[in-house]
Amino acid sequence: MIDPRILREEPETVRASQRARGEDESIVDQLIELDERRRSAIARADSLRAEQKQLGKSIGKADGDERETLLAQGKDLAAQVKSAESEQSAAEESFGELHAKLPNVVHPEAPPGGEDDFVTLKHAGTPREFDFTPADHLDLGERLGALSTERGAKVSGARFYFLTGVGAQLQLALLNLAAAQAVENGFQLMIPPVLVRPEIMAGTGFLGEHASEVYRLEQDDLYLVGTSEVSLAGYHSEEIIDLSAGPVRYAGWSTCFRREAGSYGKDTRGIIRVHQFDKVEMFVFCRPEEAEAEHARLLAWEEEMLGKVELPYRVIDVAAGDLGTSAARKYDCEAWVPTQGAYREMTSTSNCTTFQARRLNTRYRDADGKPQLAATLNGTLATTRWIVAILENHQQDDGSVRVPAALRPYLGGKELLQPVS
RNA sequence: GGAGGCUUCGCCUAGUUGGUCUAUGGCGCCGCACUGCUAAUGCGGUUGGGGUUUACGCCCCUCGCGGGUUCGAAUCCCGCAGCCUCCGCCA
Repeated sequence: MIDPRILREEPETVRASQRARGEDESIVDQLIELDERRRSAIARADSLRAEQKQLGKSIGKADGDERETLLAQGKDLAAQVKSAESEQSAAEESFGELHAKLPNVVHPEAPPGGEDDFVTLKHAGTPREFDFTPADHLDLGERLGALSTERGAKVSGARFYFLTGVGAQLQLALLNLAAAQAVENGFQLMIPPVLVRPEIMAGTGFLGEHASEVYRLEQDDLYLVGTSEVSLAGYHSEEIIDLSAGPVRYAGWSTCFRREAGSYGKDTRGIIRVHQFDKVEMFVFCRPEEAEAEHARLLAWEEEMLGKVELPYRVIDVAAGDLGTSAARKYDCEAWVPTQGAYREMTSTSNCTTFQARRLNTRYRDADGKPQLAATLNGTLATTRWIVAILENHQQDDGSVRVPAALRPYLGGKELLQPVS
């Protein structure tokens, strides 16, 4: 949720943001109107309650006929208060409902437009020239005995897979490398719950437009997280945290679950797009004025990881229309996938400013000791999908795969993954 | 799955015959006074949110959450949640 004061004081900023996202800007005026209705309802109910309290006190002292008269007045007033209160809550509810639908105000420098309107910020490394026809990650993985999508489909359905043997080891190596880097940089490593309550899922902004992406356990009224961002954002909900020593940084290691609704036919081969994968995710709480600098640091840490696994990649400034509900700005790192001849998303870092914290009520005390809303940011350090890029980019003509030096210590020193068949 | 207990303003805590509860006291924290310094002591302040106001201020809500009874609820009633204890079941 955005600050209702911005709606009142700078409605044009919000309209411009909606235009950049390609979304309805009339919502701004509807909200302003509902806000006015809400505030006048509050004022009416407040003053009636004040009157009722005064009267209540005099009833306590009065007796005899006077008391009877006052009691009758009180009864009448109670009815008025009741109706004013129900109008107040109706007004608050209709404002709140629409308010919750309004996405975060985008950063003024984020490129406007849709998915294809991103701006490329940089390229790192160059796609490798192959003197043989490169195999795709599924063929490679099967030959290495590293993964099985067939068994995944048999046991769980489409978009499920087994990581087997060296594949499972490779994923653990990758995630351990990411976790170690995070810890070195002062992050607190966390293994969070992957089932969360509705208010936490809603608080992170995933129950709006993207609700159909989320697995729900109806019997228990819980949601499976699509990223540990959700659990970590909820970690400090309803709290006032200490940010006086700078940003508070967590690295969450978790399995992530996504329904991938509406992606039928896309990326059906291999493990590029799956219902369940593992990820190490950075998550930061900081003061709003620190958020932009922190966003740059998160991006740098993501690039450091991509460098360690020796992948060519580019960094893009994601266009406004392709931002999530909560993000004001987002940078993706996309690694080269040789058999697709394309860059594919490996990491994504978002600056959510105070949008999530406002819903989750996570605050800090400023220099004057006043509670203020914190900013939240997140960014990927490694996921199962990285295996795709690692296998394809480091393959050799005999079907073996070179292990990047940084991963070797986590694979018992192994330099090469060899085909088993 | 069943039974019982607990939940008060950062922490601990008083308050449960409904009305001066505008929530007690202590710790911690902040300010002031006193004082070679520190400590101790004394005085004052210290939940959070919202509405209104140029401002000072005024007002409303907040005793786990949501309803209800009543002119009036921390206090009575109902539902829910969290924590703890016990019983049952179980990897």
